[in-house]
Amino acid sequence: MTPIPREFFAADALAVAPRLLGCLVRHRTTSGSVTVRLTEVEAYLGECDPGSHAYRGRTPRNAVMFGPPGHVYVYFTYGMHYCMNLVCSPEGTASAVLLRAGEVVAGLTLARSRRPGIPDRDLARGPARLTVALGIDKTHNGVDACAPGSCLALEFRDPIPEEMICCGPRVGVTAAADVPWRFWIRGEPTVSAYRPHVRRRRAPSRAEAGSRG
DNA sequence: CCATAGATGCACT
DNA sequence: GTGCATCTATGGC
Repeated sequence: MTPIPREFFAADALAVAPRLLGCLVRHRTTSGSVTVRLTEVEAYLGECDPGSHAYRGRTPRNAVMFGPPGHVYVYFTYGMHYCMNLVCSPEGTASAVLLRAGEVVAGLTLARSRRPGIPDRDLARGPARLTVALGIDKTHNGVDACAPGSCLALEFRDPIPEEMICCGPRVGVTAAADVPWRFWIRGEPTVSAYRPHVRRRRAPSRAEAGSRG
C-alpha cells in the first residue's frame, strides 16, 4: 500500500483520472473509517472545459480547484447532494477528477449504517452515493488528501490493465457532452448505472458491449 | 425491465 | 430567476 504523492496530482486531470481507477480512498471519523476502491471517475479540465465548474473562472465556490493539487473539492448540487473531486494541475490552474463510484472494501458496517437498506454493491455506486458512504460533506471542501494525518488518505494500487479500462462521455454534463472523459473498470458491478447521455439499445453490438464491459 | 417526475438549496447571471 | 458534474420513488410494461 503506497500513499499517493501530491506531485502525481500536478498533472492534468485527463492523465490522472484513469490511473486512479482501482486506487483506495479512506475517510476517517470518530465513528470509524470507510475505504472505497475507485471503479469510475471523470476528468474535468479547467477554464478550457465548458463542462467544468472552473470554465468561467474563479469564484468562491470553485476556489479550491485553483488551489494546490491533492486537495478535495466538494460541491453541493441539486439541493441535496455532495460530490467529491481530487484537485489536479499546479496551483493557479484548475482541473479535477470527480469520484463517481467505487466498491466499499473496508468499513462496510459503517457504510451500511450511512445508507440503510441499500445493497452493498450500491453503497458507493454514483458520485453522491459515494460521498454519503464515505461520510463526506461540504465541511471537507479544501481538505488536503495528501497530507500525513489527514482524515482523508489515498493509496496507490497496481494500475488497472489498459484493456480493462473503458471510457465514454461524462454523465449529467450538458456542455461538452461529447468528450470521452469518463473512465471506468470493465465489468465492475459498482459502476454507476445512472447514465442519461447513453441511450439504451435493444441489441447492443458486440463491439459496444465489449467496450463497455 | 424502463421511463419519468419530484425533491431541494445554492451559485451564478 | 434559472439551472444544475443527482437520486429515489413510482408507474407502465
